[in-house]
Amino acid sequence: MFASPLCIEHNSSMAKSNARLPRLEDVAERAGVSHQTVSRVINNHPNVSKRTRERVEAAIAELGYRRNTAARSLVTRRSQTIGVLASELSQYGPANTLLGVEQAARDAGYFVSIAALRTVNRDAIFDAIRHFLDQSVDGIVVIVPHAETLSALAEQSPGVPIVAVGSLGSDTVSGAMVDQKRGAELAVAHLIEQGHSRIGHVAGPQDWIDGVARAEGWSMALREAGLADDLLLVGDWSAGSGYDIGRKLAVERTATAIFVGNDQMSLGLLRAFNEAGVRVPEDVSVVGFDDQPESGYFIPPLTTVRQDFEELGRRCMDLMLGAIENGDTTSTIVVEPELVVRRSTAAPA
Amino acid sequence: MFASPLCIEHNSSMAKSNARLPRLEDVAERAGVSHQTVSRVINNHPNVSKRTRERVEAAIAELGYRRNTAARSLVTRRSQTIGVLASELSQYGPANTLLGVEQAARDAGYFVSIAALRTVNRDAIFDAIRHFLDQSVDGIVVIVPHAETLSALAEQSPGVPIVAVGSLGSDTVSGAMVDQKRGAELAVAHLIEQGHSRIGHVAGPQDWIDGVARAEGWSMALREAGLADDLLLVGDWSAGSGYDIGRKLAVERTATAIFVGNDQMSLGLLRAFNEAGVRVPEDVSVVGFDDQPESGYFIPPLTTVRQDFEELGRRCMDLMLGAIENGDTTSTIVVEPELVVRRSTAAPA
DNA sequence: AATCATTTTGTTAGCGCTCACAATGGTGTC
DNA sequence: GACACCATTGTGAGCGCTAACAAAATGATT
Repeated sequence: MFASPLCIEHNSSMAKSNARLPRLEDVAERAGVSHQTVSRVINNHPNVSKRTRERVEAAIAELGYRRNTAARSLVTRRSQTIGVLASELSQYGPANTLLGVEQAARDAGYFVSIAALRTVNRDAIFDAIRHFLDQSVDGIVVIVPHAETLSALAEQSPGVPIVAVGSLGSDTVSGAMVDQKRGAELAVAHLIEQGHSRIGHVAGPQDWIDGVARAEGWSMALREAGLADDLLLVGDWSAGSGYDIGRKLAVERTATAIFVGNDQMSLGLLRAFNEAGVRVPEDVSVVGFDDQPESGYFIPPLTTVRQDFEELGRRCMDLMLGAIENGDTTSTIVVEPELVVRRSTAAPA
Repeated sequence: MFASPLCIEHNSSMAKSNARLPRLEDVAERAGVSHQTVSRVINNHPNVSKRTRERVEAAIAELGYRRNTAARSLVTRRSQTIGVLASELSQYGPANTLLGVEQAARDAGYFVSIAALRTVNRDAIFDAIRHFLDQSVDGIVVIVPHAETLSALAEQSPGVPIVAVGSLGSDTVSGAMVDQKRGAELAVAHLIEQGHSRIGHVAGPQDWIDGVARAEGWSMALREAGLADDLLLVGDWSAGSGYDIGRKLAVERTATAIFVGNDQMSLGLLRAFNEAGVRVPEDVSVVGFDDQPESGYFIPPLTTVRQDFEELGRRCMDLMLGAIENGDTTSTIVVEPELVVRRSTAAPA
């Protein structure tokens, strides 16, 4: 188990396969310098002469030396690891946010450790945070868009910076979010422009930050236009809930346009309307939210609000790096959404 | 930056906030034993008397002691970390496999580090493996279902166990996979049973293991039934490619049933048929593969082959633990898929 | 040439833990 | 009561690295 070969470097002079991995000391010996000088080279310290640096770098390459992270962490008290606490990772949004975080983190020389929450409650959150602290992560990115999460985080002070995705941040937690209200406004404005005046909303769960924000944006945009905001139905983000609500709406026919909280619920809604003989967009217009890759292939192709989740993730890491390196723990970043018009919206009959 | 408060334990006797974290030695002192005895307690060594163990555990609780992972790793040469190398994480399958891996790993006391591949090529793969080796992970789970990945892995011997998802494994790499051929057979058998005899296939990219396996399963099932396997079209897994192929098929109308390599391409196909006035299932039956949560809300609801990706991920960790603890590096696990019949299939007209 | 400031290099200690081994105590056996 | 035997506990070293300081080499200034 000890002394693994590790011949990933295509090192032609690879012979003593079951010797232990080279250490700083081995490199130093080979380059004819002290171990500390080698340490300076790998840490890019300024005060190393060019000649020495080159000799050391050559020795490092020849031996295929790689720094031992555990030893480094032990003395620096930094793990070069960011913990990502996530739920709903199988969903388009969170998954892509994670991708953005991972990319930015790896580019910045950090490792990314994840903990997925199956059920979101205080205990699970505390458990995951403890897990990360055991690993002594340098920071935690939270992709758990429940309002509850934020309050849970607020009452903790794990001693490392926290960046929460989808929140505005507080005095202890930085936040990065897509401007959900703006997105909802875009959607509603588009419908109003086309001449709709009865515009309903199928919202996401109201214990989700995004669910609330989109509903508020919808309501605000309507009121500003002097229209009624009384047709609000709440789903659970799933296509199934969109379908159930769609069946109801197909019977009632109280609105000529529906703004739906995400694309999956829109899919369910579209099918319910299709089954009931309600034509989209001739009878009812539908706008979604997210712009998943599939949304352009719904029947009909869905007008929706695009969010750049990867960008959001990358920006989170910007905040995180600022927090780790400069101690800025209270910044906020807002990413702008964009309306994508397809064929599920048209002027009312 | 040093000496963080870490008051996650709701430790009422929390006072000396900016003191450094308690060490083994501190616990030992408090419990009146040697540091080694404390080490024995936290590692569950058998030869510790009950009385001593209790005293030590009390001291641990009082001080809120948590073991320092870096120090432990330094001496054990184990990081308690599994690296997950993944691509296409925003897709349903890989994302859920990751979830399964994460759950099983955390349950087994491991940390999960991820590296996502944006583009799949040798360099990117080697890069990610190096990244993991820098972190000295104890094992690597590979969720990159390209044939190329396997050959890249085969020519490496990073010195840690590797489990590849979606492959049968080799002499150096363990594998865990869903029985794709069986899944294809289930789909084709269902169509044959309903009386179809001209059954086409929209395949995934042929440099993907799953793409090839499903196409082979389709072909084999048809030939065993004495039917022609000449209608094969290749997409790229996306809804867009399914749509393009669907438009062609809608014109040609050479088959009464189509087995599609995944649900997303099925979505595109369904829309193309819908646009062209080809009715599903009256004119053409369609079977998908994956059973994503949305598939039951397509128009019409999609008959498809369900794969339990989370289970697959969990089983991967079983293999990994076997490899780490017992050195079994060549096992294979196969998970069985299941046909889910919905309304996109019916007897031909 | 002597002095100082500055750059470059080396030396020592210790981060917190586990391992190997040594030492202690209690029990049973003859 | 002397011995072996086992269970339990303690001691010392060292994993590989970086931080702090000490020393040496270099250059600039008088």
